[in-house]
Amino acid sequence: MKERQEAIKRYIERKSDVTLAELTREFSDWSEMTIRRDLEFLEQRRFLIRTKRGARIMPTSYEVSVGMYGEREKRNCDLKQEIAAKAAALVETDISMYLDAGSTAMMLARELPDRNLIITTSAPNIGIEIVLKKKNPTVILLGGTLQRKTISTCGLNVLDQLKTLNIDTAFVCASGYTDATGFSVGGQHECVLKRAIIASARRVIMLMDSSKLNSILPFTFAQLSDIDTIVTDSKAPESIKAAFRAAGVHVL
Amino acid sequence: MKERQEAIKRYIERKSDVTLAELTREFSDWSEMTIRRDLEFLEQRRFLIRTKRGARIMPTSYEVSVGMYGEREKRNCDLKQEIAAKAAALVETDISMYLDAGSTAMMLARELPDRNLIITTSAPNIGIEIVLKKKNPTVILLGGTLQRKTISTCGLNVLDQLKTLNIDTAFVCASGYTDATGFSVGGQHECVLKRAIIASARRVIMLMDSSKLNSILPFTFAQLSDIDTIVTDSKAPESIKAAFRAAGVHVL
DNA sequence: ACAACTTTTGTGAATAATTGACATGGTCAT
DNA sequence: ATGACCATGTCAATTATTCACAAAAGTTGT
Repeated sequence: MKERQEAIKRYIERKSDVTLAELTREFSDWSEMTIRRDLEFLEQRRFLIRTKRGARIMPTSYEVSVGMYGEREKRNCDLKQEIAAKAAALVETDISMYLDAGSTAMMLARELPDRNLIITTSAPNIGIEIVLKKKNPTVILLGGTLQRKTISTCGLNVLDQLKTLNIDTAFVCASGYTDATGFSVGGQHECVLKRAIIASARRVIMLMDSSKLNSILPFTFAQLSDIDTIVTDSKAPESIKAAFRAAGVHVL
Repeated sequence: MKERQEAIKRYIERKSDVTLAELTREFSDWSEMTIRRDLEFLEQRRFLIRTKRGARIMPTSYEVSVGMYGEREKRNCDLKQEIAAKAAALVETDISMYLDAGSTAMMLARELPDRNLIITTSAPNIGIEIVLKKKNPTVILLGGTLQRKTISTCGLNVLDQLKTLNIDTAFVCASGYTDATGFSVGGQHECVLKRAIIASARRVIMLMDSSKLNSILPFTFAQLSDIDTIVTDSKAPESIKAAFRAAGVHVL
């Protein structure tokens, strides 16, 4: 496969859905026809499917998440992308890591290096994404009841499952944070799971885009003292970042 | 949503990928323009995406499986569809059932009634499919290592997980069968899982299309005496069906 | 280094698909 | 019955896609 085709593939993987016009703008060194042919090529290898109106998307479990919470996936896409890229840089080889459910975690999954990793997750769609796209990581799915809203599992016996699993680094997502309430989420089950993960992981890295700062959700699962690092985006107010640092948390 | 739109949706859900020409032929009572408008309508509700060349597909976890073992999903599609429809008729309300991994099981998942069911499965893509498309069933995913080839989990502690789970009816797929060797599959892990399921379920229903009869795979997981019912397609030779019946197995 | 050949890319015409404006016919409340 | 409203169909205008071929770039053997 050519350099250009790889680039187009990567571009579409990021954007998920692009128009031909967009691509010809992006890859203006080549003609529309060439890009068309590349798309045909990529379609044959099942990397994407061509849609009408020049637009096309690539179909994997991405669609699974989009299918349900649709717009949310795209909202703040750039912020999440930034966070995912920064977080991926923290991943070492041969690490045993936990990856949370959620769209930010999905983006991190895509940015992950294709190396020997043990990735435990409660999000089956993220697990599938990794297994389909990368050759080297081992994915361990936590079992339990599959939640409709979050597409993540939660089981009464999560604790048992975690008992024999030694997680080095846990990447955890939060839906809200305030100084007073700590990190919170909307679901009770998620809350229990995150707590268990945080308790057992050696290092906890929180992923949270700036839109979630200063909002409160029903269930608090962690305080600043529970985490080691927080990865956020460039729009996060300096004041909050300073407060994080003051609490001894690394901020990226 | 209109009757016709529902029908188009169902049709596309079955075929996964159709051309406009195909649809106008199928729904010849209406004009192309109407069908076009319906597709636009359905696209807006995220039931499908429109592709070029009039062709369109609907994107959910279907893609997940196709993405990987591609052609296999489509091979013998009609046979598997027939089996899935017959098997779905065996599902009662409020049942606790197990659904195996595999393309036949995926089709059964699509045919399942949207009722109160507890569905345990080792195939996360099937679980997601159910949860996204149906409102009522509860899906329980078995945890474990996610296998790249089969997109199913297998864990050392499956037995523990099954211990607290009472499965009434298990729908199990086999990749091969001969009188001498019984039901067999290609993977050792699958084999162990299937055995455990069969041992714990009250009723075992085997799903196997006729192309798999008289073929042998490395690992045998069951004999005729272990199962209650076998669902196969109309191309299955009468002689084998007779042998099944002679062994006290119901054949559908 | 050169010619012969293959592969890739660009161009524009030919073809096909999609859209949009408008006409028709049906339903329903007034 | 009348007009508003909706679903549907028709056809023309627009736009996208393909096809055929030429130009350019890269490959190979001498």
